[in-house]
This record gives sequence, structure tokens and C-alpha cells, in this order.
Amino acid sequence: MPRPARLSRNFFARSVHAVAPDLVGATLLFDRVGGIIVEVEAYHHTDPAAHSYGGQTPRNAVMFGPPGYAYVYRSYGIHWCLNFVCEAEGSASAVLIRALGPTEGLEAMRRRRGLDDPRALCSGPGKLCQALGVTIMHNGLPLDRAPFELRARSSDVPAETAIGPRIGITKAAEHPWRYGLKGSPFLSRRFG
DNA sequence: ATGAAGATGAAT
DNA sequence: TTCATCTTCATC
Repeated sequence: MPRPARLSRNFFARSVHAVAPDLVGATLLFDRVGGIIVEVEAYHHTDPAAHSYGGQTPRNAVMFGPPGYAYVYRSYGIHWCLNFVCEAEGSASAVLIRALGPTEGLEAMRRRRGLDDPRALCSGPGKLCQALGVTIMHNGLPLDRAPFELRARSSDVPAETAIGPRIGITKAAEHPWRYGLKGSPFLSRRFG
């Protein structure tokens, strides 16, 4: 059985609403630590909740660049959150990575998180950045080169994807796009 | 210079 | 449900 294909930057040059569900079940490694993506959220630039909605600023500049790059931002003054930039350059749309099922580098993740329970390592956007060691230093890095390694979901086992409203969003949004691996114990929250 | 809000997480 | 914590950005 062939090793799953690496995701090219071209993979992200599509609508966020197409990329987001395709990322569920894919593998995200950072410096050889990570696991299966089980939860994401799509942020289109026309969405009032998107960081790019109000135009370009120093913080969100990477979102306005070409697809296939990492957009990292500080959340609530404490946590880091990781996004993948999508769509054509200038679209300023991205997918937020919200949760992983840890498969590789468990010890490194436990050390960084100060926890043992695998379900608590990457079950949230801030948690997974802490577990993988992703910080603002990695903002703007390409996703098809080290330290990133992204592998496509194996097509023979179609992931059952759940769809629901996003987390922590109060602004009115036309598209409540949260995608998750149905029944996964590694989600940041249950769907429903 | 100042202040309010925020794509969270952990404890209560 | 509360709060820690601090950057970002708009406003003064």
C-alpha cells in the first residue's frame, strides 16, 4: 500500500468550503509531531467572523498571500492558533485547524502540554499548537516543506464528516462551517 | 496614549 | 460560569 500523498500547495488553491472537509482525516505533522486532523473551521473573507473581513492588517497579512501557507495568530493573549491559507492569492480565506487525533510524537506532546491523556493533547486549536510547538515564529511558513508535513487522507476509507456551527463565534455568519470526524474522541467539542 | 474585544483553556 | 492574559487595532 503506497504511502499517502503529500499535500501540495495547490491542494489549498480551492474554496475554503471545499478544502475544509477534505482536511478532515488528513495528517498534520510539525517537526514529526502530530496526528490526524479531526476538526477544522472554514473562514471565507466575506464572513464577518474572518480576521480578513475588515481588510489587511499586519496581523492577517499572510491570509492575503498565496494559498498553502500557515497563518498563525495569538488568541486571547495566551494561545496560538494555526490556519491554512486557501483560495487564490488575495482572497484572504483560511481554514482553522481545531483538533488532532495524536499519532506521532506523543511524548513530545505530553511534555509540552504537561498532560498524559491523549484526548487532552490536541483537542482544541490552542492545545494543538502547544502540543506541536507551533508559534508566531512559524507564521507564513509553506505547508509543503519542513517543518510541516501534510499527508492526504487515504481515499479508500472515506471519513464520516460531521458539520455544525462554529465555536466561539457570535457575529452573524452566512456559513456556519465547522467540520469534524464523526464520533472522534479528540474533538474540541461534541457536534450537535 | 488608551481601551475594548477576542476563531481559548482550565478551573469552579 | 468565571477568569487569566495580552496582542491588535481603532480611536482620541
